[in-house]
Amino acid sequence: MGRPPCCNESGVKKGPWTLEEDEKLMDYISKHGRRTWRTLPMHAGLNRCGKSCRLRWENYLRPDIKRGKFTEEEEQLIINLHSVLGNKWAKIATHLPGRTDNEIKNYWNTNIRKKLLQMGIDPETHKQRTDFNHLMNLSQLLGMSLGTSMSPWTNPLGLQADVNTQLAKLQLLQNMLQLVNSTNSLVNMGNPYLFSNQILNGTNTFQVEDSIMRGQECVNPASVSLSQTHSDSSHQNIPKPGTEKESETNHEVLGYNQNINTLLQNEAENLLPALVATCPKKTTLSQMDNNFNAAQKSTESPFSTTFEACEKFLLDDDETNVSYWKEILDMTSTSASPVSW
DNA sequence: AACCAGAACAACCGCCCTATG
DNA sequence: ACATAGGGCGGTTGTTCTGGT
Repeated sequence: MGRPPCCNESGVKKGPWTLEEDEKLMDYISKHGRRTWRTLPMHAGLNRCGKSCRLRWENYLRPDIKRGKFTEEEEQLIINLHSVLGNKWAKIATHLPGRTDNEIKNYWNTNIRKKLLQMGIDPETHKQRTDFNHLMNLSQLLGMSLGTSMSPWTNPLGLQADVNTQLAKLQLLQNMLQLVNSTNSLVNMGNPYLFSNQILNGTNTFQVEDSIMRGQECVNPASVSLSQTHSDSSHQNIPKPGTEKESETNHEVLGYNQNINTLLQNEAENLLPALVATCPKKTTLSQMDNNFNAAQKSTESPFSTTFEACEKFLLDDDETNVSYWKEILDMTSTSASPVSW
């Protein structure tokens, strides 16, 4: 069984298309439209296989293709659609008019994927990475921000920690908390991109996954109406129930929104605080500490004073602060597993 | 100016699904 | 029901571009 490759004929040209070939192909399609790709090259006078012609047309020559850089909106949309659809580039492309699946796939692999990785998010699962390799990466980032990569704890110029330092701290802190939190369900149930996004934005509002898709913002999800989140499917790119036949995408999006609900419910049930989202001030950090300690009362975490330390980490820039980080990072570099924490 | 490394992009490969005879 | 052609899709590779040294 199986099908032989369509382009096994010898003598068929491969490689980059020339202007002349493009013109021939465009000319033929404009006159005759798209017919069977297999016979098209012969009729169009092209020494190419039909498949190659199709790809060239679909990915490059088609008149409705939008060229140029992806906008932030498009990028967000791709991320969110990918979290629902996975590597279904063609499906994702149907939500981005003028963009081809190939273009989106390339953009994902060369840009978005890296960004997510840098933010500590697994681009495959869209979940926060909690492995120690990632923590070590953050450690290095933090080390570089604090001083040199070889000796991160000395800062001879006495420079104030910059924005990157703060970001690295926040993210490292977040990762540590996830490891400490044995239930660990808050972040892992949802798309932590938002968490990281929140950190990068430095805002105290919380943008829920589907809110991004709708271009809306809401407050901390603990106060978001779950039914509202669930029922609102008004985003332009999501098929509206009843307006189209019930599609696979519809099911996927529904499941997606249910995941969001689960995320929100889990957050409400777990007292793992939304670090940056709601707690930019010292007093709030203290409140977080109280909540966290209350939640952890029965489990005697070795990090019972974590939030006191957090306050120092986040609010101080002096050497004392650095020493706190050194301790933490020493732990991450010497620990064999989260259990040993 | 030359070289190199990494990023970005275009194109190909091979598998899979569907339509058709 | 089966075989096969046609086309679609995702993964991968190869080429070109760009920025740094």
